[in-house]
Amino acid sequence: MRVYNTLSGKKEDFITIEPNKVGMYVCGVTVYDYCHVGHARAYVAFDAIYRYLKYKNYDVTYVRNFTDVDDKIIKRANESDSSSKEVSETFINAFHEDMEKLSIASATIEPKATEHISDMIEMISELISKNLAYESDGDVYFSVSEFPEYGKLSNRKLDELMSGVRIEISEQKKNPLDFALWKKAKPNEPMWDSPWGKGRPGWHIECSAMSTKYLGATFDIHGGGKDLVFPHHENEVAQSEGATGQEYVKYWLHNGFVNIDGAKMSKSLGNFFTIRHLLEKYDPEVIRFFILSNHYRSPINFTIKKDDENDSEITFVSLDETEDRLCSIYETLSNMFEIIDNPIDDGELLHPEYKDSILAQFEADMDDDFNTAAAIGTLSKYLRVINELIDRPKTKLKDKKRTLKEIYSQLKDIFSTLALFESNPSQFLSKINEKRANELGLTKEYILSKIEERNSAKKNKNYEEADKIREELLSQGVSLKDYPDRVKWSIIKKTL
RNA sequence: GGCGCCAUCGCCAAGUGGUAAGGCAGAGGUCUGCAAAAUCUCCAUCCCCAGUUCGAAUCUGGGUGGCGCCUCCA
Repeated sequence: MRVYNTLSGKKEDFITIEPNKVGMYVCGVTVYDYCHVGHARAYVAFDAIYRYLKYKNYDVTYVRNFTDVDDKIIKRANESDSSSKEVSETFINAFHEDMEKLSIASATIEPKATEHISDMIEMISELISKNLAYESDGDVYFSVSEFPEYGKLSNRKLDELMSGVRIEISEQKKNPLDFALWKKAKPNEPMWDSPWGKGRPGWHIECSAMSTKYLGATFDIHGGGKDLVFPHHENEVAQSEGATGQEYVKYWLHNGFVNIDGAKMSKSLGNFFTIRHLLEKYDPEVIRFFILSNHYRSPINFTIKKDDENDSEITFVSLDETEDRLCSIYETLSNMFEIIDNPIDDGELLHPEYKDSILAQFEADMDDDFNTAAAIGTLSKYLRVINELIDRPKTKLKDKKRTLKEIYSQLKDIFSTLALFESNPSQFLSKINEKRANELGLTKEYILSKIEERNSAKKNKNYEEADKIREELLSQGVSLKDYPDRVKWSIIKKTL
């Protein structure tokens, strides 16, 4: 297995500290608001990584924290006339709800910063005793110039950073790049006792303290968004390696951003969408599928289209396309299950060459830096094999069944590792089609009655009338497919 | 200004030294009452220039064009 390590800027062989064990820490959210698509991207990406490591039989300890003490939470609490604790609890619950919808597995441990203040104080004290940090009027700062390797993760040099300082020069700091480990208490803020008086921790120290507590001084994987490389992760390295004297993390993994029409999604640009917003219009699986169709390190672009008349009517072109693709995959699976569920048995395996080869291919894709995009590409090839087999006119049903079962037994493992394509196909398809019909102002009943009408016309060989009805439906966005024993309908999206 | 990432078919997107996955769209065939779906066939030499190499989309240097970080941020 090879993974791209931000620290070296290269793909490296993945060798765990302890055989078959992985310690993995991913920076969680600051719980002051609902999660946006960027969070979805990050946690879906690391969820796939987590699941794949488990698929490879690693015993994974996955730690994902909650930052529940922070300026923004305090601000939000003050605005809403509630406490920081209430704000953070609200959004921790919202986080869990969103993650569950996106099929993101719970982490092994989900520690909260406020429950680890003493661990942080301990680490800060250690840093002070090693002269890597200093107290200044109730604040404590990390002394960047005392840590010679500062900058090694983000590939920056201290003097280069200095020349570009935009940070406000603080009287308290010896060096403008020094960052806060402990902040002196201000009125109306959560505070804890410490050797330096009442106060609260700085942001970076929580991840160092909690990761070390649960995973040890050195652990295998640390992940997060690309935007965390500097300063957050850089500072973590400095704190942790400064305090423990040992290497902090073996492999640093960072996911790429979410772009909206090519520009970074951010609050300041006003182009951000919450997960909840998207879930109003799309099945969570569509979002997950779209995210995993891109490699986790690449930027992922949401193409959107605004309604000419109504700016708030936004069409997510990328998601519509993904929804179409997902439907056609479920169509295939639905047809496949019909054959697999057939009671006939004792068929012959028609394609012994596929035995084990599907999973081997999947592993080859995923072993290369968790390339879910390539894995999904490979999957498409096998979906074609399945469709071809299903349609093959002269092949015995029992042989088809035997062969499909073999293929599916492998696909099943892939599906559960990606946490995709695990819904009931016919339920999924009717859910999507009914939703789409609804958006067009059509009801299922109307469509079914039209189909009935057409069926009787067809029975009487009145093809002219039957075609007329089909045309009429099509003009309304309903596409019909005739099968020997039934008619299936679906709604065509017109986003192209 | 410093550091870094990216540029692959009309669109989306893998590939990171051995001769271009996959999806959408498109063309033609099979199937179909006709369609649709499915399937089969076809459809790119990889931004530009120079270099290294038996061999480069892949490595090096130089351009050009995007983007990001350097301030809270997944």
